[in-house]
Amino acid sequence: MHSHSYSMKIQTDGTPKGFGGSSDVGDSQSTIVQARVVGDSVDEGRLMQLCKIMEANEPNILPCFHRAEINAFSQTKQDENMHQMVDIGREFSSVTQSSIGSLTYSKPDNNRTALEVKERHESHLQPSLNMTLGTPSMTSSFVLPFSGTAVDGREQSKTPSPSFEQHRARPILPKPLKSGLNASSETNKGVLNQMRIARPPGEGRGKNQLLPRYWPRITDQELEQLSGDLNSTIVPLFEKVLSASDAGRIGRLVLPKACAEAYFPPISQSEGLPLRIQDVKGNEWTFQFRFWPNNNSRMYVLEGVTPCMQSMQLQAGDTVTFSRIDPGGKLVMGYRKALNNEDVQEAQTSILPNGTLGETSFSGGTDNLPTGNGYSGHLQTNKGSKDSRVDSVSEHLHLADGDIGVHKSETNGCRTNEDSLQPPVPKLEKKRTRNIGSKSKRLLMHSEDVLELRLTWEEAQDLLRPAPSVKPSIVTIEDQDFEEYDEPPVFGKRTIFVSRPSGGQEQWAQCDDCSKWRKLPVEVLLPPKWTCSDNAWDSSRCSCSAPEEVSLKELENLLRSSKDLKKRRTTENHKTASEREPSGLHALASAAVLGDNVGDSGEPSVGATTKHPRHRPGCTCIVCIQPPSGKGKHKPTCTCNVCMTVKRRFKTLMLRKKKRQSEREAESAQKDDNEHKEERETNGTSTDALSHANQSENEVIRSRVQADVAETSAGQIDLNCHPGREDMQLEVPGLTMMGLVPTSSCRLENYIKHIPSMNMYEQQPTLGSCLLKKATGEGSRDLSDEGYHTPVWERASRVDGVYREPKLD
DNA sequence: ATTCTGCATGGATTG
DNA sequence: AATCCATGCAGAATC
Repeated sequence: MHSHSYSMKIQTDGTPKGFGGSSDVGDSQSTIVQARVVGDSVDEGRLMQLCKIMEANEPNILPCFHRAEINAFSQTKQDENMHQMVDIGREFSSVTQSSIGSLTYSKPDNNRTALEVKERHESHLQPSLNMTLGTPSMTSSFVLPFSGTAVDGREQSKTPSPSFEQHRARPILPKPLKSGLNASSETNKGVLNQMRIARPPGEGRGKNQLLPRYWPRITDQELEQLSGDLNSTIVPLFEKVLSASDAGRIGRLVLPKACAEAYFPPISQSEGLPLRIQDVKGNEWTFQFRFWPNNNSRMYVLEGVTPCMQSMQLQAGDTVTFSRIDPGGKLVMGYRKALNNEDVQEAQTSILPNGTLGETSFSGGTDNLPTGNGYSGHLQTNKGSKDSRVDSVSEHLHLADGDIGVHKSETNGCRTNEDSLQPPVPKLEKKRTRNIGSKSKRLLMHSEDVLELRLTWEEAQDLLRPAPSVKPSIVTIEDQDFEEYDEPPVFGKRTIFVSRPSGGQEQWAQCDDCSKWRKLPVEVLLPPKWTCSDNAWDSSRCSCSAPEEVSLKELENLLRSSKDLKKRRTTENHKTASEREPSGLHALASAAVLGDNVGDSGEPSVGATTKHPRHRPGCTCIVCIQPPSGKGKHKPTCTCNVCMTVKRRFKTLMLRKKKRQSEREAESAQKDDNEHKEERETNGTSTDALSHANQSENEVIRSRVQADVAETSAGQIDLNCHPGREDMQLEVPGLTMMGLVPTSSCRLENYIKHIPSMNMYEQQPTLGSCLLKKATGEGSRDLSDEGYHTPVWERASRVDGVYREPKLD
């Protein structure tokens, strides 16, 4: 292991305001920092080990350090030696070598007091201080054994926010990886190990600044673990969250301009140079580092990264890290996988300059930052920097704040005065949307949003009711009555259905006022707002003052039962979906058949769905909720092509139905009978005599429908099926969507019957209308488009168990 | 027809 | 207004 002392003079210009707790810039102080490079060779094996370690360990935060060398590199050699660079390592190596000496930092940051400077200086000088360059938390985080990381005055000046100051101070903080000079470091180890912080990299060249989002992050733990094994110094340069373009097949990785110009060899020609970069697995890749003219600037890219990306199995949202191994200057490319959607987002948001999501992003992810490290304080210490980027950084550190605080107290003066200079500032309030994600919105959907969407979808099921105050007009087409609604349906109250050990099912609803759960008949449909006073089915519990019917424990069981019910239903649905998924037209046919047998109400059903192609009861797709066209309606006597087609189709369906009806009457009789019994049990809690009376017929119908569906739909794909979707309302195992049609109506009817005050909810047209749309031939078209652009059919529903053709425009 | 290549465009953000 | 950069796009090259 070789140690080298070197000095570098770094010219800092364009120092960002606000960095380092003081917005002042222009400090021309120079600080001499000694940096030691340990090791002179790259140990790939160790790299691998490092990677493994990184992967295995949660990100930790390492003290920030300043990359003087980098600056030196860019500053001193960039224009001279890089042109012919084929092997970056070599080139960089030479640069590094040349930079060895004494580090002189020009500090544009005037705000720093002499004391600060001194402290920093001292801290950097600590031989035992191995500064980890924040490596990306990725698997390939690299440790930076730089003992003596130079405090880049430039960096400080650049870092607009106090948080940065802290970051910078961190390097100073005793976290000796190797020599462990700092006793406090031991004490803090645990805490520090959990901190991952983005370190402001030294400016490579010119006035380009590295945005905080590109700052490499490395954890203390990572450093610690690596420090002992690696003889080489890994200098994290920058990292980038992969965009869709980066990770796509095109094989072009867009490099942040500042990073490219700072850490990659300078190129004067668009063609650029081939760059040899080693990945964490030891593989060496050659990319074309080039640029395109872009406006009056350049756009740097690495071409030919696809194989490497594939090798590392990277995708959009993952983070790639570029580091340099010293001595030698070899470029190393690491990566950090986004563990999940959240991580992806996190990764992206984490680099947000604005840090809007900083806290969340880290808390959620295990990959980048350890959660609960308490950096929040850190964040708060940020002075109101004007640089949003800094803010983001600070927010990044948000969770680790507490750790930082520890550092402060235990770093034995390693801390600079920066802390004091950084009064708490509520930066989190500053919400900005900028982040990498924002630039690739298509890639981003917060997991919460996804969840929300999913829930909404589920909740939408079976909850639609005809819009209040809307009365349908009845249209008769070929003896079939259809309801037409001029308003889209509305959502009703969500309830749960449970199966009783006895086999029966119950529906439970929670009072909007007192939150008590009340048992309801299964066929009941509730309005969006429902309270105990609306409980017309149980006079003893029609007031919020009435005690709950079940104990908490029982309630839990109920909820659990409800969940199980859903689970089972989902499973069954999955199981049978591929077997009997009906096509749109067949579904229509089935629905039509079903329609003849209305009146049965016994099916609690509403929930049992999933058998229907595309649309389900309660479907909220644009088609199902599409208001009627304002252009007029088709009349029953309309003879347009659409109407005629539908009529013909219906005729065919009805004929088929009748034919099958007679054919299956006998064979289904027995099955129906059995089902009838089950149904009665299932609806045992229902007090609706009418529904019971209709059960038998309904079951017969249902079985027929199922048979039809099974017969006609083999292999059909439900294009409207939501993956992983769970219907939320109760289900009746085995009940198909078709069965829901009549059931829904019955439920609604019963609902209306039982809740006179709610009679505004007349009948729900959703499924029927959806099906009818299909029948008109629209089914094959994009539903959305259809809904938006071709509202040919009015909403139609079933009246008296019969689906009628809807009016046509 | 597909992929590659070079550049252009435009949203987001910064100065 | 300037800058960055993710992505789109058109022409060329290749399959």
